Amino acid sequence: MEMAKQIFTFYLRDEGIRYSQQRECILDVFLSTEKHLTVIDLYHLVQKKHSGIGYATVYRAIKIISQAGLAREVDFGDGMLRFEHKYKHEHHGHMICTKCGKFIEVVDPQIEELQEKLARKYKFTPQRHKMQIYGTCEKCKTKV
Amino acid sequence: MEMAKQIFTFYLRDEGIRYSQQRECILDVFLSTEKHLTVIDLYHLVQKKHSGIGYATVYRAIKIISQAGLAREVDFGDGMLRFEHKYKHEHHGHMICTKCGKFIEVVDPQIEELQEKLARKYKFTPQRHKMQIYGTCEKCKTKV
DNA sequence: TATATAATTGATATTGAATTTCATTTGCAG
DNA sequence: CTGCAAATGAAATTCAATATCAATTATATA
Repeated sequence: MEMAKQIFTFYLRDEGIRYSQQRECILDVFLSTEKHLTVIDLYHLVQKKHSGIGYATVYRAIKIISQAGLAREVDFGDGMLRFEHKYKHEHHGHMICTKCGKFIEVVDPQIEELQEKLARKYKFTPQRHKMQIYGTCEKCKTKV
Repeated sequence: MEMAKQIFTFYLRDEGIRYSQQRECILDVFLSTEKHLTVIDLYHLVQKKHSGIGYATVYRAIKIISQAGLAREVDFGDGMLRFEHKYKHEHHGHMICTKCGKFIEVVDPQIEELQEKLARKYKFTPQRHKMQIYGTCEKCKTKV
């Protein structure tokens, strides 16, 4: 946790971005919640601690947190951008149940490697990649 | 081409959806354009043939075309949904240049297989999957 | 430490794609 | 033909993302 906050502090310094209580609070809430949060989710959580913090501030803060490399944007295709932890979290894909909406994070080094090979083949310099597998989870398999 | 139109016709019949000139025109335009079209793109193309067709009709038609299994939604993360051909088009991923926006369709059977293996491992019944690799293409590599 | 000043905040407004509404038109079954 | 439910097109609505702006606040420096 603390390391992540240091990274954030250094990022702010490097970019000439000021410290603020609000941003610290938002970062704390984000770091202590291991979920895929939308901006509104995060806003509601932050509200519980400091009800004065506005939506716009949360929105701007999570953007900075992303830029600092601590969050990653994920898109489950439901019209809302979500943010997940990036620091010390392996790159992974998502397996999303189209019935109940639940998802699993999956990591496969072999796929990662093949993706890089693919990029090389097309003389592409890869920066990041996404992978989503949509389907039905075990529980929903039997449902209609 | 004709086969795709037949699939569409049968889909309409099965679903009890009526025939209409507009829908036929929209399907024709879609099938004859090998691009990743947004709804607005498609609307503009359709306008050239039948200027009376409205945006909402195009929007509704491409949804039906997707449901019929002839189009697939793709999301490049630029805020607009795109549609690409699905019928007789291998499943593929996309390699997207973050500088110029160009993209390449990539197919890798090995990755496909690993994805299925991954799904099996988690007792997931896969329906579809997406893969995007973001990076810089050869031309943009040297640019600042 | 006081002050200048530029970044930040929070309320609100704007944007833009996706989706819905509804009166009119149209396909098609009987 | 006729009735009626589905389809159309224009316009309205929705909603997340983003921008605006006056008031506030962090911080460098005098």
